[in-house]
Amino acid sequence: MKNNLPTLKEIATQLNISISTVSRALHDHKSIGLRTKTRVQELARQIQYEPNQTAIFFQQGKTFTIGVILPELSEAFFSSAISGIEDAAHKSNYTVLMGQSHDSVEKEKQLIDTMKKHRVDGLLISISKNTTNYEHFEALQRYSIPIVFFDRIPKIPNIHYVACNMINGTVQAINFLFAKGHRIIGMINGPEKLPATKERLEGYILAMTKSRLKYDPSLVLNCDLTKESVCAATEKLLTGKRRPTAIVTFNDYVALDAVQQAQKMKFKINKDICFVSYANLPLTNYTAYPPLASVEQFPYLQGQKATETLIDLLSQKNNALAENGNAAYYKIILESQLMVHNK
Amino acid sequence: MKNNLPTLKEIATQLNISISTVSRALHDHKSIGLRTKTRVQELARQIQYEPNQTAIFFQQGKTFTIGVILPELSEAFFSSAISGIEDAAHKSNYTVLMGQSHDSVEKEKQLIDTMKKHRVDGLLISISKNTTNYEHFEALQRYSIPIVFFDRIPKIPNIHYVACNMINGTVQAINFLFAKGHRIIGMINGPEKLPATKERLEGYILAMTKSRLKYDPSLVLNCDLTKESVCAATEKLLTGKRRPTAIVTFNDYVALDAVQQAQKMKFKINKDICFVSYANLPLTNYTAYPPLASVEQFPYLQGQKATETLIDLLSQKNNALAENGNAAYYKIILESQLMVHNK
DNA sequence: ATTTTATCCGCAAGCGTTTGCACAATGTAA
DNA sequence: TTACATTGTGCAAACGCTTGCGGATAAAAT
Repeated sequence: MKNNLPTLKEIATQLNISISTVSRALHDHKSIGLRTKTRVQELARQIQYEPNQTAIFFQQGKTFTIGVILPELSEAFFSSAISGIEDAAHKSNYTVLMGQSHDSVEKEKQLIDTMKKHRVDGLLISISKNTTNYEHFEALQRYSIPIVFFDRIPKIPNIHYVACNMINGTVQAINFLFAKGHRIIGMINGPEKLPATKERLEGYILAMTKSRLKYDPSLVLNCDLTKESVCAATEKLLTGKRRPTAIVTFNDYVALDAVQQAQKMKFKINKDICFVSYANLPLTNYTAYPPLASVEQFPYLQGQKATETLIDLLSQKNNALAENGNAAYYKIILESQLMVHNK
Repeated sequence: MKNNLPTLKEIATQLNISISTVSRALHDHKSIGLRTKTRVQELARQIQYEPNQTAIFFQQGKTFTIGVILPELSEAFFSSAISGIEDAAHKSNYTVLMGQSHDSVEKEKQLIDTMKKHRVDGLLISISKNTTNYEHFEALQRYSIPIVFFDRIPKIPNIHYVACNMINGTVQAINFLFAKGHRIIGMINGPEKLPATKERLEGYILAMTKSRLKYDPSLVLNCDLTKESVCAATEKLLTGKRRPTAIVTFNDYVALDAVQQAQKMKFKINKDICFVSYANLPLTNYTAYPPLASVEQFPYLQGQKATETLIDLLSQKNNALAENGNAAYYKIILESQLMVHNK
């Protein structure tokens, strides 16, 4: 039951030439005569020779595999991102070794370990929600496995990353609401520590002050993304003394929960209260009251860009000009963009 | 910039013993004395030795990698399935090489080719919607790369597969509606050729006749899953001479489109017309009128089972008892189950 | 004292490829 | 004729690891 696949050696013995000649012939090496070249290629095709990649990987110390670690594939953002990753990877003949951390730090470490063992050439990571310690990433330096982070970026210096700037989109969202006549605009933001949360807040403050609406902190609430906390925040906003006529929510899921809560409180959606959100998920097409608009974060593009820069990094490494310590770090930032839903 | 990672050789020379002794010491081989064993392990830990897996893969002719080819990760079914796959794989120390066919036959072939090149130990495949030719699967025999199909199964004999039987769930769905008093029950089914479509129909007919409601073919319409065709089918059903009071739809997305269409036609959902569906997607929680119930197909479980049988197959292969041609084929069938949504 | 038996260890082959180097043969310029 | 490219080919090492086999040493049995 052995894998008796054809090897270079077989071709060589059958043709009575040396293995190296066969190898070179198949690679179209110039130093091989045309006659032997065709003879070899002919036979190779005939017996369906295919090089043993594992041997090549080993010999070249390169696997043409990139590892991807992300929190949760069932989130539309990430499943879209991985499509971008895959497409970009395949275009350069890389394959994708995938793993989900499910937002567990432990799992994340394990995954990094497996990826390391499998000698992936590079790594694409979107860190878990709970990761605060970054040693396991830094340990990879030793193996000279480059990492490109995307979307969820650790807060350490000297890393490559691709992210989407939420400030701009947030400003657009506020302006959109302002143009529609809203003057009291609330926000249900995400967990306080998340950079994503901070960026949204920053954009909010920026836009509000620019619009000469003063920034009222009581209109900005944090939630932990659970349905309960979203409902609580919604209720608090809608019963506060300054009742907003529009609310910007951390993402589409939050928006949907908030809508439900508002309805339960007998508010008329899009009349008494409007919602604008982030993510632009397709599912919002099916809901009774989708947010009026969503800030798009371009996950596919993020995945694609991240992969491209990683592959770029990898080819640089090959050119061995990485000797100098003045390594430059890629910081690629896409601009988010408000997508208004046509009703 | 070479990868100067520690190797067995280094340990060997530093300790003035042979490479083979080091290897055995690290594997706790009984023929190595306790003293040298500890010395070796000590040093190994100290210099952070880690075996070069690519070398091992090559040497052992095994990569501990399983390839997964599926149509579309952004479909909740598959992102859930891959979680099951991942979890089961990791449990047995396998990793997952992933690729999406996006329902393109060409892409599917390419992916199989890459997987083959990467010498995955085995393959998990859910075939693309458009695959009718199965040669590219059979070509894998030559490499003795076992395949386990899941959910979307090709119609060829002698394959391993894991699937979910829709008949039972469909019967449950019809019975559920019957119990609620519905007597005229329509169906918006999927593309005619799909096995999934046929199973649903079979269950429908079975349940209807068992309930002594005669099977009326004009109540069963096919659609190609696009919004337009769903709406057309819905309209046709709701304007037909025998107007159904309940409709079973091919999946939740179809249900949502159908609901929209019915609303547009001024039908009161859950009053004039009820919906029951398949898939049980979480998003239905957020919609105004989710289907009353959904037939669950247990994607996570399917993925898990498929992986387990594949790994089982792989270990059998190792035991080299595959000599005999009387190979048995795994046909694992899960039963679908109706999940009634609590309102 | 001699043979047997553990116990411990090293040699070397092999996995399939790539590639620097040397060598042979042929042709070309001095 | 001699020297020198040019072209075509093979040798052998290297990548890092596993493993069958045989050899050494020491302890135990005869």
